[in-house]
Amino acid sequence: MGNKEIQERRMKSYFIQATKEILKGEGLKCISVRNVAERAGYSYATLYNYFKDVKDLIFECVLDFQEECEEFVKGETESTPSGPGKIKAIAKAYIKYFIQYPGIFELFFLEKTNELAHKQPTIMLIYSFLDKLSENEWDFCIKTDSMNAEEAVITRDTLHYTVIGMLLFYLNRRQPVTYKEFTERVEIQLNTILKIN
Amino acid sequence: MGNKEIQERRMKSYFIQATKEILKGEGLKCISVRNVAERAGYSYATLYNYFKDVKDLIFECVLDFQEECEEFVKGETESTPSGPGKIKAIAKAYIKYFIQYPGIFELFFLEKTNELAHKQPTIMLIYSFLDKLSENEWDFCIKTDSMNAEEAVITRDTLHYTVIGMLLFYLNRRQPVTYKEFTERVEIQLNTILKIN
DNA sequence: TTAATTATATTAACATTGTTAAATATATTA
DNA sequence: TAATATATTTAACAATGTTAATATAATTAA
Repeated sequence: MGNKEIQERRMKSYFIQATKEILKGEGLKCISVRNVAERAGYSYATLYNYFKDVKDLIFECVLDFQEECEEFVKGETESTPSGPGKIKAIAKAYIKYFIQYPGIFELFFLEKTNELAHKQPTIMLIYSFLDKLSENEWDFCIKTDSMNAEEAVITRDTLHYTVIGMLLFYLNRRQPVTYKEFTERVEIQLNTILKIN
Repeated sequence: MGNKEIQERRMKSYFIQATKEILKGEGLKCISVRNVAERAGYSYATLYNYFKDVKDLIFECVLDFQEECEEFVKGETESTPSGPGKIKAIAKAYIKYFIQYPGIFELFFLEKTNELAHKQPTIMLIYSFLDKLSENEWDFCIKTDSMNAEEAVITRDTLHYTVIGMLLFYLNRRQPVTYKEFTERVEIQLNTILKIN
């Protein structure tokens, strides 16, 4: 990798770092070109030497957040033994991460993309992220006969859609109102979908 | 109702009508105060005599769209006999409506509200809308013993969250890519959740 | 080492947003 | 008809994303 690339990557990282901080702190609505650039220590126009537009910039954060989320989920679930219970634990940790950083949920699922073409790989990554996190566990359940292979795919989707639906309603529509109610409902939904108890 | 109220309601309706047209046509991103006012035949500042802000305006459209959606769902499902199959038909019609008007989906589930307090009734309405549409059918299923009463509540939630999750991914993240794939997946999910076949 | 050239960063500017204050037109009342 | 109240519009502001022109820094050639 030439000096050019190193320097460019470094410059990009300054803006990305600033964007990530704002996203985790104040949230997506506080992201602005001037805001990010100021925090990165550059003029707002400099940003356009490294990113096509502001959407480009914020979607470059996705990968970093996914890695962070993956680490978080692993940390929260490493002591849980394999099986449906582990899939449940993974889903709960996944939910916990987005509850902690609503701005990242917005970025992953709500934020609109201009031109879909260029960001399609990122979008695809977001879509399959929960599946990736629990991939091995589904395989385990199928192998140990606690699940049917065909049904597993459907159940995996139900789980995914339900988790995102619950997060959307709670984070965006305050429904249910309290966090306690929310976690209780999460518990019930996960148990039912995964046929636990 | 005094003349004052009649006139004010009429004025509001002009702006609301314009907003609804833009929402159904060009979508939420094309809503702007100037855009709406121009279509309504007034200056942009006039709007502020009748609405606190632009969020207020667009959330006043919710009720009208719900009525429209309700009519649509009824029309699409009136010939379907009661039972789980009818709940499925209602869910499919509900989905169909939002596929037809993605801007209304955005307004209902994605658009952020400033001050939650004032709009809480509207938000509540959105949240319970699908339940309201299929309320009688759930009761029917419980009465005819095709469903357990406690389980029904949970299943109803699973269905709701899954439907919104599927719509979110398809409309906002083009996942799955084709409409055909989407409808196939809808079919599978609804059948599984409602234990049809 | 210095001059010319290239690359990078900044300032200025533009168009578009939502919103408010001042000014103007319209309707109502005395 | 004159005075007052109400309704509407124009002008203006601040914030947004983005681009063009300018200034600065780095690199290369002599």
